[in-house]
Amino acid sequence: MADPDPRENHVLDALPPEEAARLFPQLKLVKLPLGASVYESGDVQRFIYFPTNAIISLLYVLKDGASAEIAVVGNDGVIGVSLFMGGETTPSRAVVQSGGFAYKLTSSALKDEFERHGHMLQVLLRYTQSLITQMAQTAVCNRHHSVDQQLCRWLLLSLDRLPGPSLSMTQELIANMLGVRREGVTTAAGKLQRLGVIRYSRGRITVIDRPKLEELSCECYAAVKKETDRLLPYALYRPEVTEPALAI
Amino acid sequence: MADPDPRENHVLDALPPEEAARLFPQLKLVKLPLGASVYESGDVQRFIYFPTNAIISLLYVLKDGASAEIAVVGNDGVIGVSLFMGGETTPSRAVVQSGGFAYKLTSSALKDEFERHGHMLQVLLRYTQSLITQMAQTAVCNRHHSVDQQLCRWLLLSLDRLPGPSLSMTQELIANMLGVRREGVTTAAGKLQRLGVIRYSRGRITVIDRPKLEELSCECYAAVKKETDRLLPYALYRPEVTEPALAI
DNA sequence: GCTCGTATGTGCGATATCACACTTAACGAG
DNA sequence: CTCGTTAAGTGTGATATCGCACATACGAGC
Repeated sequence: MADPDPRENHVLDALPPEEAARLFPQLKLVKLPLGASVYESGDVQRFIYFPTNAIISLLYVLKDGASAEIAVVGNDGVIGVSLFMGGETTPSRAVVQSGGFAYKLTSSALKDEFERHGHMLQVLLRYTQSLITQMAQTAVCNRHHSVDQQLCRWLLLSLDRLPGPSLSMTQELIANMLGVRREGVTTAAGKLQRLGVIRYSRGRITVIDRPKLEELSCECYAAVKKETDRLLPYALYRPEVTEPALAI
Repeated sequence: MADPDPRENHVLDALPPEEAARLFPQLKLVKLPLGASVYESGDVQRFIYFPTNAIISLLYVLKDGASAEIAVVGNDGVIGVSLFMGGETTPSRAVVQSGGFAYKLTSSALKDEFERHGHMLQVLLRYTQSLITQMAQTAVCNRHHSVDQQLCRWLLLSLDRLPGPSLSMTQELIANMLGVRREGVTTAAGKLQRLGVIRYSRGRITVIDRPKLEELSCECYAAVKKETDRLLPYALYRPEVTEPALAI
């Protein structure tokens, strides 16, 4: 099987050709199996990961073991922002929510690239701002919206990062992500199934009526999507694209 | 009255002498009165603000008017991270929670400084990472902790950014920040007063027993404080300080 | 001192989520 | 085909927060 194109990752795809040319040879493809941890809270991060078809959840775990997802990252972004933000570690953990592949780059290769003062840092920072937006929206959503609405939001966020309309995920795991009880997810998912929006059985969820799902979701999904699209439009810094949509 | 020292702001204070020397003359002191808005959702940001004794809340407002605070910024940080993250706007609003002063710098002066490739960007990015931590912790706190605990956390976060033990703030406003009902804050504050931890009347709250307050707070306060201290230790990039605590 | 606006206190029913216990159902391994 | 494991469904009572209505209390200004 041929390796996936690094350009499947939107951050890598945003780079101008000459930067891509010198960076892509240094990328190493890695498999990220379902359930694997990319980093744990407090780990010194040595690599930055650019997912192609994998989806990773950023989770925050409390002392008593309770947790909540603060963001979802797929081929739209990168894992390991603390590498370039300067902290080297973060208090969150990154868990593979949907198995797949990612390209990784060593910390030192990334720093070498920054030394050249190209566009890499700018692209990464713009992505980080969209990540901040997602986290802020999650905070408000946790406060004000029902489990039903949040499940819709969560399904949509995952769906956007997958090729097809179905995902492998038990209700138990979804409950962990949302920071609610498993029974709450069962109830919410039951409603969606009765409405004909999704179908599921034993860890496989298929979305049948996506427009309806968007309708039932809280505004948080659309808000995050809008801001993400604004901050990282397709091929941001690639000159051949006629509308750069940006004055740098 | 003499102008406050820019070094009251921890970010400015972290800069090495030569960078401070060329940057400080360009700072302009501005008064930030209680209740003022520093920026609204979607505003193009033209200045970055370095608070000295003012405290600013970053709020996220939903369509129906419900809101929640996602972070608090005082002399430990800056307002306007989207200026250097590249987004130019953000979907949040910044409201002055405690009146005071801040130094502001124009977007172009900041960009000129970045061109010199000194430490400014690094300091700002490290601060931004601590802001991310605060937002993530807020998201989890909103999900898992009681109003009582969150009130303690909020009081501590504000207290750390004030010179004295008392703050001007009605329960109504606190409720808006936390995204809960005013009555919930009344009840929680009543408990704290009965325990002798705080005293309050008509918009003035005085903390009497801070250790007890920390004890009653959820772990979120300590977690944020620890990470903030780690990311922005006093005088991070000032060479005269013997322990830089950092290998850049 | 009186008055009025605002801050705070309280009570009560509605609702959502939780915690726990248990049942039912699907699938895979032998 | 059967058994064991795991996913999903259900029921009940406890708790927290909400939404609303109203009572009280403080303090600035006349």
